[in-house]
Amino acid sequence: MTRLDRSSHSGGGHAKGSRPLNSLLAGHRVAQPRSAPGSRASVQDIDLIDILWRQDIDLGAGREIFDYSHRQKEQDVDKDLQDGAEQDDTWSGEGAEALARNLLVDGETGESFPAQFPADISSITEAVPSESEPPGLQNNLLSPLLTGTDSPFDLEQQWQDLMSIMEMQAMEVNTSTNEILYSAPPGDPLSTNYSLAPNTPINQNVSLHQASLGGCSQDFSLFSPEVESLPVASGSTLLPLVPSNSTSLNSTFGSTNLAGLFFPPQLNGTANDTAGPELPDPLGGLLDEAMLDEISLMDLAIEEGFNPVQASQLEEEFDSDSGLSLDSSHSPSSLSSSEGSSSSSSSSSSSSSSSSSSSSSSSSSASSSFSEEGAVGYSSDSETLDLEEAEGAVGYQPEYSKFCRMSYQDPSQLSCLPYLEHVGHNHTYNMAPSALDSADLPPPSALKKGSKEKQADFLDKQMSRDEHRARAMKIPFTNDKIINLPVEEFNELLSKYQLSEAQLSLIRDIRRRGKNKMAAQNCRKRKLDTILNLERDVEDLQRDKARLLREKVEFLRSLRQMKQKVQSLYQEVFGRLRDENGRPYSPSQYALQYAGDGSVLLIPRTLADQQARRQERKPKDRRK
DNA sequence: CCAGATTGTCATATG
DNA sequence: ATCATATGACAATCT
Repeated sequence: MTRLDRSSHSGGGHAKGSRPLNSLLAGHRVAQPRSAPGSRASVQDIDLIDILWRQDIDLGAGREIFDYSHRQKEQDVDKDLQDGAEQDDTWSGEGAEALARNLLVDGETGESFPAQFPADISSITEAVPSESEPPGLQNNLLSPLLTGTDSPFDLEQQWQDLMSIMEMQAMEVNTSTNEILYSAPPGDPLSTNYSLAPNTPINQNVSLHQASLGGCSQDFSLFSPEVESLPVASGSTLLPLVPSNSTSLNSTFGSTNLAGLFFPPQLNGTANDTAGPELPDPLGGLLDEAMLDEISLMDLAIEEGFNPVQASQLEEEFDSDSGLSLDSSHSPSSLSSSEGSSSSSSSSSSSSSSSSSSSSSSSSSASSSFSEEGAVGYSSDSETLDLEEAEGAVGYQPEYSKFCRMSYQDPSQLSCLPYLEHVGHNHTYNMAPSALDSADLPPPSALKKGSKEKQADFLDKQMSRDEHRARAMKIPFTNDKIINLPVEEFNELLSKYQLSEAQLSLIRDIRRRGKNKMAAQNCRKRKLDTILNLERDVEDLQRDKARLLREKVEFLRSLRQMKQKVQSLYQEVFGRLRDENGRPYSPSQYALQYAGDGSVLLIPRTLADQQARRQERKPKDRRK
């Protein structure tokens, strides 16, 4: 069987090669056996087999352990080959199966990833708009001030405006107010701002000396009856003056026209001349609506996010939703473990790859210690895998299993240490199949299907392809050495023995192929790593996106609250203003306007509207 | 038996 | 220029 298989196998190998022709053309291995795809190969194989037989007969079994190539009797040869094949099979098979067991679920599930990602993303994106939308509603409700909120930029600007306003107020406001303002937990500036309840003494404190800009500030102390008289004067002066001042201020500072903001044209028109009491109503209604709308939207989407804890929950939700589902199996583990700092995925990838390569080199030496020819490549891979496993225990594997079940990984993973060594050895090339077989086979067989042996037989062919050739050619050293020795040592080794040209060429081919095999494995592994890292990057980005969205919502909410505060303050102040006659100003006719320097002016409504329009246009246009 | 996955090999590019 | 490695592509094999 084996002979036939072998011969056929070798033939098959050549067959692969439509290439052999190429290889022949290519060069250095010209004369070599495999070169002749056709008839020659079969003849050679036969010869080789004969040689092997003789070789095996000659050689004692005892040497098998040490020198794989030399030992092996005929029967043993076949058996060994089979065993080796089996072991190899067991090797790959076991590893694969074991991995499969552990990983199968993940791996299979993992495949769905790609599909999931889009879904997740879409979900997120959907979520975003919904969240972002509230601002629009706000706009409607809250009037000009709020208008810009939709776009982040607008929000930021408005926010800055509000902040500046608030700061200015805070600056000027009495300490009492400040206390109130900052009495709130230090955590969020926003929260502190919130603390500003409509009730806040600001009214009193505000002592509109702010309004004083024109010099009326002092007069403006709303509360003092006396003030009225003064204000009147000042106010009268102001009013006429206002235009010039306001314009200048606006142009220079871009002062916000509170009146315009809080009193939409409609309201203005409808607003009664009568005093303050009426003011609150329209505003209050607006506020309520705004509040309701915003709250409803905001709360639905994000309210949870507001609290840190809830925010975390949100994150989880986002994560779970966001394509992470694919990870659900693997991501958590992988992320948690290996990803401690997921942010540096790219770096990690590079590092991992580098580590793998480095490890491979080191591993090769180690492997060599175990088994001469040892699966350098495999061992390296296995080790690297181990490392990776160590990092991302469960998480990582699934993906790996998914991508490369059979590959090197499996052995490593399976590897309880003992297994690894054996497996690695067996798998690679030499290791004594017999010993290994006894030990290794049982577990694998138990684990594996019954077909294992058969596969082993078949695998036998593949396994030793080059080994068989080496044996056939009576090459005195192991393939492992051929493949893994440094150039110098390799040359020394060659020089030590008197080798025929055919042997030399075969050795060179074995070395070249072996190295390339390892290189291919590494390359594939690297590819997988890259993919995994990219997946992680995607996850990280999704997470960041979710976080940013939450933050955005929080900012929107805080902004909304700030606007409400400002509104209430405006109402308070405006409602307390009295003209020289002691009567309240009509909101339809007058409005308060903030100047860039922090002063507050009482200006005619028409003017305020104009200014408000000017300011509003740009932002709105900007929006859409 | 087919389809997909895995693996080895070759040719070539790159360092 | 030579060698080692990386990688795409192909084919064989396995599942």
